[in-house]
Amino acid sequence: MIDLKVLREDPERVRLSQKVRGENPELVDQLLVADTARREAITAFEALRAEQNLLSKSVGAAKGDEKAAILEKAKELSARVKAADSARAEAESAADALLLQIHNLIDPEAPVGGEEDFVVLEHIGTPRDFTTEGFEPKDHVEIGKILKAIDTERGAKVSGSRFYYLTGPGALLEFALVNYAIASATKAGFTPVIPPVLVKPAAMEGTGFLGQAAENVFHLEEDDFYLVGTSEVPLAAYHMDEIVDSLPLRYAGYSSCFRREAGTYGKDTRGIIRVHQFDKVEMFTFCKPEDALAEHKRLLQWEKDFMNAMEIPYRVIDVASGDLGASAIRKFDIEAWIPTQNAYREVTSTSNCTEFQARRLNIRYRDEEGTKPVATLNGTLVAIPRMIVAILENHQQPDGSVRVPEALRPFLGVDTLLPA
RNA sequence: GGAGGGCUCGCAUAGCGGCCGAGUGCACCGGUCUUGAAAACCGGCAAGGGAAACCUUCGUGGGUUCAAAUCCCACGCCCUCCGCCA
Repeated sequence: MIDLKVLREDPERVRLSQKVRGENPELVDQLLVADTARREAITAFEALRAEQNLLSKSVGAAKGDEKAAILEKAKELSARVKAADSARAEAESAADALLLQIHNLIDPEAPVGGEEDFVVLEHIGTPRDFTTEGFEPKDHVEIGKILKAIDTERGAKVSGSRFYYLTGPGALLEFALVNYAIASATKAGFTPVIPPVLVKPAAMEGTGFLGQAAENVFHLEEDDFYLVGTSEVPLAAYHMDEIVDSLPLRYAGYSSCFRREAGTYGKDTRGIIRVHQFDKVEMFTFCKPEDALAEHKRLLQWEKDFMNAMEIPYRVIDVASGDLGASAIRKFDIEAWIPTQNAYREVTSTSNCTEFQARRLNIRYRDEEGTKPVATLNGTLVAIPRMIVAILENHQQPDGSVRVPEALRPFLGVDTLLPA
């Protein structure tokens, strides 16, 4: 959630942020009204409660007629306290409901606009020229078949569309990517974590995934669990309701991720670019708010380091305001070159969520002035299927074999993946 | 799935319906002492809102009462034992 102080002191800033996100700016004024009502209700309740406490205390000392009179008065007061209390509770939940709907305040540096309005920050590496090399690149589905690494038919047979099996070299590729990712994250000071992937509503809500993104999360109705779409959720909630005492805290979570992909019918139906279940290594940082900007740059750099190690051409984009998640004030995506699509496609993403998630999850740190919400940031180190796509397509050879990037060889044990 | 036990300020514990927002020990912070440290002693030390008075919070939600950490109900979580199982 956003800082109520900002809302009270500079509502225009919040309205503007809502506007460039394509979210409802009227919420701001509704919340201002609700906030005032809430504070009035609290004051009214507290005055009555103080009176009641005082009167109650005098009961013990009084006796006889005097006592009877006090009890009578106290009884009547008790009813009024009860009424004021429920009015207060109502006003509070009304204000909270509105507050939870307002998204984090966009970084003014972020490009304004929708999905298409991103800004390209840089290009790294050069896409291969297959024409010069004299052969037509195969797509990852085809190479996956040749190597017996990816089986989408059986995935569909068993689980439906957007499911797949990684087999043989495909499965080994996942292990190698994960091990390389965890090894480099550990070296950079991250604590490796394997988190739960079923979480309670509070964790989902706290990370901001139950608003507009709700349609994309799997929910287990019977047990009221959510399947996480990213380990960002359990990692953020890891320190829920805590006052942490040493910052920054950096975690590298390895987990399965589940996405309903609602509203993407017909998009990326071939292959494993867009799937319901995949594994991912995610970086997650808790830091002081004043360090968030620098940390965001660091996360992006670690993502780039990984891409560089995989020897894949890519570009970095600054995602536009309308395309950010509710929690993020700014987001950078790395898009890998996919030869058969003749396009750059998102493979990793890093977001600065400032104190937005920490306020909802009640995660604070202490300094000289008191306790304050921490900042949280996240970034993908490697999302397995998309990285496999990028590797297979970019490093393929005419016979369908695939050159293994240098950095991965120690983890995979071979320097080429050969047709099965 | 069955049977018990428990959830109080970082940890461990004490708490008769009003004198309890709550005692004690450990940890932590500051000080005295010391060449330095330890020990000892003194002081401080839960969180949130509020300028303050004051208000809220003893797992969560309800109830009884003028008044609930304390009584009643429901739920959640944890632990132990039995059964089943990766």
